[in-house]
Formats: sequence, structure tokens, C-alpha cells
Amino acid sequence: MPGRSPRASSRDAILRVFAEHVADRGYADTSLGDVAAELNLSKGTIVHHFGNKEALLREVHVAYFSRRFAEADFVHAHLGDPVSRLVAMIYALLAAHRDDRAASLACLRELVRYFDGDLTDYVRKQRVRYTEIVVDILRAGVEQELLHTPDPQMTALQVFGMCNYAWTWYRPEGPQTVEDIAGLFAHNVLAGLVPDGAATDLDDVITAAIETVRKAPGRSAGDAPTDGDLLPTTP
Amino acid sequence: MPGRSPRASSRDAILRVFAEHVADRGYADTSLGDVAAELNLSKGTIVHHFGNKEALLREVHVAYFSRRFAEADFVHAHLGDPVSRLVAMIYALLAAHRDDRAASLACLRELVRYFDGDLTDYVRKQRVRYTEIVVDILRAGVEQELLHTPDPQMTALQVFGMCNYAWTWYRPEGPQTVEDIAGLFAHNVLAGLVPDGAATDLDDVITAAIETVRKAPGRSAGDAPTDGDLLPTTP
DNA sequence: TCTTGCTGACCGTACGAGCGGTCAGTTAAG
DNA sequence: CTTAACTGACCGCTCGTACGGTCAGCAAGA
Repeated sequence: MPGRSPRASSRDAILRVFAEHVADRGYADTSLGDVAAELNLSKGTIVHHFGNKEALLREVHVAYFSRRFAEADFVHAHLGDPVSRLVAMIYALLAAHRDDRAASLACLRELVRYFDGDLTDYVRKQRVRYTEIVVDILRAGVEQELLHTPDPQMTALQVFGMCNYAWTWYRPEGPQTVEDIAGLFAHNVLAGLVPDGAATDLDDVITAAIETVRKAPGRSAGDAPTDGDLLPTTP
Repeated sequence: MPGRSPRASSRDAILRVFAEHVADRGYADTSLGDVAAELNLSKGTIVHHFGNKEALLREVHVAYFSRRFAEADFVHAHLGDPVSRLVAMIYALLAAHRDDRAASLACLRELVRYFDGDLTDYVRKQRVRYTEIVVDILRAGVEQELLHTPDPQMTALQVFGMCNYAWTWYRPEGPQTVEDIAGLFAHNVLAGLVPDGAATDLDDVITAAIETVRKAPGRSAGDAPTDGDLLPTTP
């Protein structure tokens, strides 16, 4: 590598371990001392390389987004029709949980309100930019009458949700492969859960169901409905 | 109220403010001192009432789950068919972001790995129990041939994802009402994004798209593909 | 009625641990 | 000699928690 550093440095290793710690402890509970200890380094070394803790997370974010955008470019270059592109984005997002675990977790956990000013803006912009990619795919699909949705923006958020929330439950050692999961998710999203035969008027059913729950009592905080002994007061 | 406390206490207020702080700062960045100050109380008072910080979050969790289960019971009691019930659960989950904001955010942010032993187990069990409710709805729908999915468990997680991830983007003052959003999400999930007319073989398209991305280069951490100047090194 | 004793909400201070960050100095490669 | 990775002692600060103490309300005995 003729590019950058004349002498080998622990930069990359620090970034890697830091991302892992943030991924499974959270940013606030990640200690630079712990990261340094795991690498047999001094805390001062980390500061020497990155300046401060926040800069570390910033680099993790930048690298993560960089990878996601490259991925999106690949999808755009290799797949033409909107349906395929949408499926590919779903798969890419899910696969990141397996292939880019630490950074994905770190970035998904620490989405909001951790920094003032600069990084918040940066992260928000990158997220908007990424969202726009999927929105454009959906819009193109609607124009070509290959997809149907009244609100591509909202639908994109729906797709992101089902994929990104996987950080909550996905485990690489689980029974299903990422390809299985992506296939199922994509199928559900594209074909829907209601079989073609059953032709009830969905919109009426939806409106009625929402209206029913809208009147349910005591869903906000303040009153625990049953005060059920779900957990002993003194464990 | 002849029931519990003979003298007025700040318990509920403490719980309320604490949940709000956790909701928009995170658990680790929530300081008992700040909470106390906001209520013009002493830090010692909080400890007097709850014992320690973790117990506070535990109470927030218990109350939150209690409300969600009561809600699910309501849905079960007032709606018969699986499709309506599924829609209702989607709406309930989304509405909680508006009507039970602080607790929802607090519980969704601090899902994992924050406590050892007792609370982790408790939270995990409640989540499994809640998931099972939606899985049962899906299974019933499949049996009655009103719904179609090869994997109700996975599909339930998909539904949870799209709803719960709303904590990332939903703002009460936004242009769309929760009812609008729930209606759109439910419609997309039930009817699918591909219009009835377009009858390409979805499964082939899905498999092909996934296979294409599977071979994309450098999606894991380690190499930033372009090193694009996304953010200046010194902001 | 006065008094005594108890309960529980609440205060204020103090402490110890752990954190991010600083800095003068050491080491070794080019 | 210059440069940069790296060390290790150190500082200041914040936070959770412990603890002794105050005071209002209430119940019962005299």
C-alpha cells in the first residue's frame, strides 16, 4: 500500500474494535480505555489518531454510508427494472447485518441526538440521500406501472423499517439465511399477504379496524390498566 | 382512592420525566440529577422511591408492556377476523408512537444488552409473548385462507420492524396522521406493491436480484470503496 | 386535649469509581 | 535529524449511590 501511512498504524484496528463495542454496548457505554486495552494499546494512542471519541463514531458512520452508497451504485448499474432494484436494496440492507455487522449496529443504534451540530447534520443528510434512492426506485416503478403505491416516500420508510429493525432479532447463527429472509420479505412486500382469490374490499376493512382501536381506552401513559403482577417489585 | 398511598408522592412524576429523558437522550445519557432538578427534587428522593437507576427503567418497561398487552386484548375482544386484527395491531403499534411517546421510545431504544440477568430475561419474555400474539393472528389467517405467508414468525418480525422503526422518523407534527400512515402500511402489507394486472413470476425476479447483489464487491467493513470526501476530516 | 411515637417523603452532602482528554516524554523507522 | 506512533501518569469532571438528618401527618394513650 503506497498510499497513506509510512509506518504501520493501529488506526483500522481501533476503528474496528470501537465499532464492535458500540454495536453491542452503545456509544455512551463504550469506553476508550476498554477499546485500547483490547488492542494492547494506550488510551492516549486512540486520542492521538482520532482526536476525540466523537470523531471515532463519525468515521464509523462515514465508512458505513460509503459502503451502502457503493452498494446502491452497484445495484443501479447491474439491474434495470424497478422491481429488481427494490428487491436488491432489501437484500443489501439485510445482508449488511451479516456482512457489515458492527458498523450496521453502531449506525442504527446511534441514529439520533448524540451529537450537536456537525455530525447530526451529516448523518441526517446521508440518510435522506439514501432514502431518496429507494424513493426514486419506487417512483420509477409507479411510472412504469410495475409498482403501485400512493406514497413512495412513506413506503420507502416502511421498507427501511422492516429491514433495519432486523438488528433487533437477526442472529447470523439463526436457522434462516439472509437470502431466505430477504426472499420472504421481498415476496410479502411485492405480492402482499392477502391471496389473489380473496377479493374483499381491503380499504373498508382497514378503515374499520383502525376506527375500532382508535376508541380503545387508556393506551397512553399514566394508568397501568391492570397493574398485573408481571414482575415482582423486589426481584 | 383508599388503595395505596396515604400521602401524595412524586413517584409518578419522576417516572414520567425519567421516561422522557431516556426517550430523547438514551438511558446511559440520562442523569438522575437532571431528572431531579427538572422536578425540583433532590437526587436522594429518587433513590428513596426506586432504589436505583435500573429499577426506574424496569418500571417504565413493565408499564409499557402492560399497556400494549391490554391493547392487544382489546383488539382480540372487539375484532374477529385475522385481517382486521392484523390491521389493528399495526395501527396500535404506530399509534403508541404518538399516544405513548416517551415510553415507546424508551423501550424501543434500550432494547438490548443494558442489564444483566433479571430485566433482560423479563424484557425478552415480554417481547416473545407479544410477538406470539401477531404470529397467532397470522397463523389463523393462513388457516382460514384469508392470508398467505410461508413463515408467520418471520412475517410478524417484518410487521414489527416497519411499525417500530417509526421511532426513527415519526414526528407528531408531521404532515401525515398516524391513521394515514397505518392505513398505507396496512394496505401495502395486505395488497402488496405489485398491481394485480402485472403478472410476472415474482419469485424468479426475486431470486435473480438477490443473486446479483450477492456477488457485489467490498460490502463488508475494511475497505471504503471510494474514500469519497463525504465529510471533511476536520470540521 | 395534649403528647408521644412512628412512618415516609424529602433534603444535602459526601464519596468513590470511571470517564474523556492532556501532555511530556520515549522509541524507532526513514 | 525528523517524524510519527505510542506510552503512562495525571487532571477535572460527572454520575450513581450511601447516609444522616428534617419535618409533616397521623394514630393512640393519658
